[in-house]
Amino acid sequence: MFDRASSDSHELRDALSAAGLRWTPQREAVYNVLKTFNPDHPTAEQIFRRVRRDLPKISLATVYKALDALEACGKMTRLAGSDGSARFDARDDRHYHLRCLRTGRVEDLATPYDPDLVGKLDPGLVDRLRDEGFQLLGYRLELVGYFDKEPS
Amino acid sequence: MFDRASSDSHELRDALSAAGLRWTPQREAVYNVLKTFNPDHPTAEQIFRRVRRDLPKISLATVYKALDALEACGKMTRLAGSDGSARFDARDDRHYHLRCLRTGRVEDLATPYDPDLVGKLDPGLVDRLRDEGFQLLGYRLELVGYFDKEPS
DNA sequence: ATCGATGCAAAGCGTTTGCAGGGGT
DNA sequence: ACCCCTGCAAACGCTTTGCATCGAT
Repeated sequence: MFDRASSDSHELRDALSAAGLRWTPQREAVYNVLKTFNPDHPTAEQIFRRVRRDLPKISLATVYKALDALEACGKMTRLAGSDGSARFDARDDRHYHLRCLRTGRVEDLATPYDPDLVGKLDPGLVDRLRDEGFQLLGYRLELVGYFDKEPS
Repeated sequence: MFDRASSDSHELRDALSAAGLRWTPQREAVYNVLKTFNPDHPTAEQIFRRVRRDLPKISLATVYKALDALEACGKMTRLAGSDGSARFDARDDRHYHLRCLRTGRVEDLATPYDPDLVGKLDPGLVDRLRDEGFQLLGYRLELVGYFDKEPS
């Protein structure tokens, strides 16, 4: 517990090196921003502004490259923003999202992830997909709608 | 049945004018491409190339504006592509999608849409969301994975 | 010494906008 | 006559790339 930050760091080192990538302070800083502000699912620009407080010399290009590295080593996933800009999610457990159609804001949902939702929806679907040449890895569920009012 | 094309056309006219928008041959042509090639969920560029066969003088900007109009009048929805480019879906019934993580290819799923999936997942969630100021309009479910081989 | 990572600037790509001309209501 | 729509070109925003330099192994 008291060692949480450094054990996270080792996790990140290991994941990066397992993917043939190197650990760097920039990647660590980007990862820390994602872990700390994860519920916000920040955009690359927001991550850039946050991480600049720790590493004032970091460039936006490096943030993008760090995000690629984090995605490649499985520590982060990318959410498509309908508005064009991507959002990032470093939670390591599967979960659902709530998306505002007006602002693009994305939040995590507390509802626990059901590993067999697809099976419940259509028993046999997974097998049929496999037979048709589709290797199912998982699913994404998004609840869409409007927030009555936005936070300040 | 034999009147399908023209009744589609009237539907489109009505939907557009209900939204305060005008019917134009360009919008009709874009809509027809979407209806005809819908399972492919084409990108704007692909729609542009298709529709050019009928209207050689159409511009890409007009295609984008037509897509905005079709979305605004409810005849089409926009799918976010993780690669940045959007894909479009003119099916008028709710349904699920299959997405290839490698190529971005999107297909429709035959499995019927369950209007109460959210309620089954977490009874009371809809009410809780409403209390927290979120007006739920619907949900999106995507099965993600890899196609073993791509079609020629 | 090698090889990947950084940071800067420039390019790339999908999409949007400004604007003059055109057409339906 | 009005106002929306088209088509062209230019602008835009997010993301990627080229390249010289840096740093770790």
